[in-house]
Amino acid sequence: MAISEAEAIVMDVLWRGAPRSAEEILAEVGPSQNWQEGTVKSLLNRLLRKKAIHAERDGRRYLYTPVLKREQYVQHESKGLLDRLFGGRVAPLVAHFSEQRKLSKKDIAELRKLLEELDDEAH
Amino acid sequence: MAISEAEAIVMDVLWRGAPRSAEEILAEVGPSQNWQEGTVKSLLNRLLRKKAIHAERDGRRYLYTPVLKREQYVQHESKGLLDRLFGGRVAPLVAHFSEQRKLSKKDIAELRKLLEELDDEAH
DNA sequence: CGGGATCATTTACGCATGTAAACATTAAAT
DNA sequence: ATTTAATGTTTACATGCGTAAATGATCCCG
Repeated sequence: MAISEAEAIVMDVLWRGAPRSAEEILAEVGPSQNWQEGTVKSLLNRLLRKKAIHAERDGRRYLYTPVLKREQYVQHESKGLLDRLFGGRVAPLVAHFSEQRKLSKKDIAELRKLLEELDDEAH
Repeated sequence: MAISEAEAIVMDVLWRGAPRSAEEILAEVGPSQNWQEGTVKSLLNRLLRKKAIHAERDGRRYLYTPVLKREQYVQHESKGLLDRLFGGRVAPLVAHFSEQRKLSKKDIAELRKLLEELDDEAH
């Protein structure tokens, strides 16, 4: 089953550092998200059901740890978008951002470096 | 309001060519999607409510035309993903695909060309 | 031991989605 | 004019999501 957007926000906290308790997660995400405690608990339970995280008892509470790796999630989401909108090809996606003036100087420099490295790898 | 995945499939047909009748849309998308007529009708109505398409009468039926442009939609979706997963920066996204070996020869060539063009533009 | 405090678990609720069936309208054919 | 075929419009229904309140279980304090 797919991970929803709200759930992904919780995952993000756990990817940044785990294990964490529900309270810690709320503390980190509550302010910006304006979530109540119950909301975080629900999301955690749904993530458990989806086996995206794992919980281990720590005294009276639980500590949660990601099972799903961030890299897997990013991979899944990115590939989905790439396939749906760009025929699975990366260059058109970059071209799109380029047209949209969404390429910063830094992006361009990094892309250039990346391409050089690919060159080298091809010995 | 956002356009759902099923709705986007209908939009895709209209982006490929409009105006089209419900029947034509079904013919184009039904086989691969296994949708019934009612399904397409519902999706069209929701898209109308969301003002993503427009309908004009043509005898007994309607012909549907996109109002939302594909470019707008792509823009919205792409930016969403970029912001959520790559801190809004394009280079990390490309790096991700690179690590994932999702860059074809063709992609690389095109990216190289794109970067050259950006160079030129900066005169 | 009994009553808060602290967590977790269950239940709720409105809205969106995917998927359609049921119903209504209208134009065409008899 | 009545029936039928073609379309559109309304209603439905299960599931997921965002958001949380209600309830249950535990542990510590006095």
